[in-house]
Amino acid sequence: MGKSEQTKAFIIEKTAPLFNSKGYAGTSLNDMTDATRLTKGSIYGNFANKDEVAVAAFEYNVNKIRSIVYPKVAESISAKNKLMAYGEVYTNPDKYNFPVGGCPILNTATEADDTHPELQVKVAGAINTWKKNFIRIIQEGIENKEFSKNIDPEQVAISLIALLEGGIMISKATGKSTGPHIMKTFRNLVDQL
Amino acid sequence: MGKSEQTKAFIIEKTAPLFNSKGYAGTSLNDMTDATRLTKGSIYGNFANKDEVAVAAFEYNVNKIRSIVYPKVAESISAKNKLMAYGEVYTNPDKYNFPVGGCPILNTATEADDTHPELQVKVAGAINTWKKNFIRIIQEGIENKEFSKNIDPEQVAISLIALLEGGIMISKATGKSTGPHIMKTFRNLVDQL
DNA sequence: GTAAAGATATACCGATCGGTATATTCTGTC
DNA sequence: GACAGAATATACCGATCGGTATATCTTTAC
Repeated sequence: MGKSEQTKAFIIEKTAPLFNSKGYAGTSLNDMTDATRLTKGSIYGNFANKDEVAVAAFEYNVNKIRSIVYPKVAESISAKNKLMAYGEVYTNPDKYNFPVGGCPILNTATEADDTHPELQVKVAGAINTWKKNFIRIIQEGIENKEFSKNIDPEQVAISLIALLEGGIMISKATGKSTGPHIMKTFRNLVDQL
Repeated sequence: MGKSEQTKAFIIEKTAPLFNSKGYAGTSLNDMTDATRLTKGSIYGNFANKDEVAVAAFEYNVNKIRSIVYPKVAESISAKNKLMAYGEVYTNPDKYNFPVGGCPILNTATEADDTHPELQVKVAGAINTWKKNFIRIIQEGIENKEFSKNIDPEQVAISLIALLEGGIMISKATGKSTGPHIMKTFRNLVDQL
């Protein structure tokens, strides 16, 4: 990793919590220089513009969650336990080191959907990847006779994602953990499969 | 209604879609004067600052949803149908005239939680009101023997809200309606009560 | 050790930000 | 129709916005 890549990674790492907390429009270049202790020139020597940093920060935050969830999924044997691994992480964000500011998909989706096409595409991609992962796990479960063949994998996938994301939203907005409640319903839904 | 109140109402009505689409930080005074065709002086003669307009716009948007949902709830007789009224509206935002920009609770929650304490309080209040409404309906259902007495009203309330809000988030982020899928799961959960 | 290249800092740009003091226009009263 | 008070518009403020041209410093290659 050359010096430049190192600095790029450093900038992303330091600004990712900013973008995830304050949003794209709410994060200024001053915020970025404060967080990195670098200057504008240094940041713009490594990125073309603010957008490029924001997109990179978003992907960094998404990957941070994946690096928590994917190993837990991999070590789970049954389809049910693979799904529960997602539920466990998303209903206990504080226990695992979730990105500062909460779920980047949720945060970025609500800001970008009407304002920032480039980020919106990234968010849509992240949701789609997640959905596909759920669908694959559910289909495996059906093939293993673990789940009923009468269920609609896409419907279940979307509903489980919605439940987890909505739970995080409520939790952050009210300051009260929704984890146990959401987890109970999540398990309820998975047990029906 | 005096002239001043009329103008205030006009400003709120015209800027509410802005704040709900572009967010608080993303909506500038220029955007506001463009949308209202009024001048800064005119806006600041009726509001102390941008925050005051944003808060009023948020409440306007929340009330817009309530004015859709509450009548539908009122005309429903069973507890189950009262809950389903919420599901029907939130899974078909385009059918009813939902606020431009989507659900203000979702939009404002994700922006304000780390940046705007005043709005955050308003959002928390709106979620709490919603939660209490659900809990009251569920408790009525329990008393009527319509629902089992073994359920946890708060858990159900939070989960249903999370499901609906998450569904809206996914729908707006991906550009694809999640309504039918979310509705199916919503009904599934209500049927279990 | 020196030159070239790469990376970072400095100093500045025009535009826009939220906000305000003042001027002008409108509206109701007598 | 003159006047007063309310409502709106104009013109401006300092600060900050995102971005850039240039200078300085660091590292690498020979």
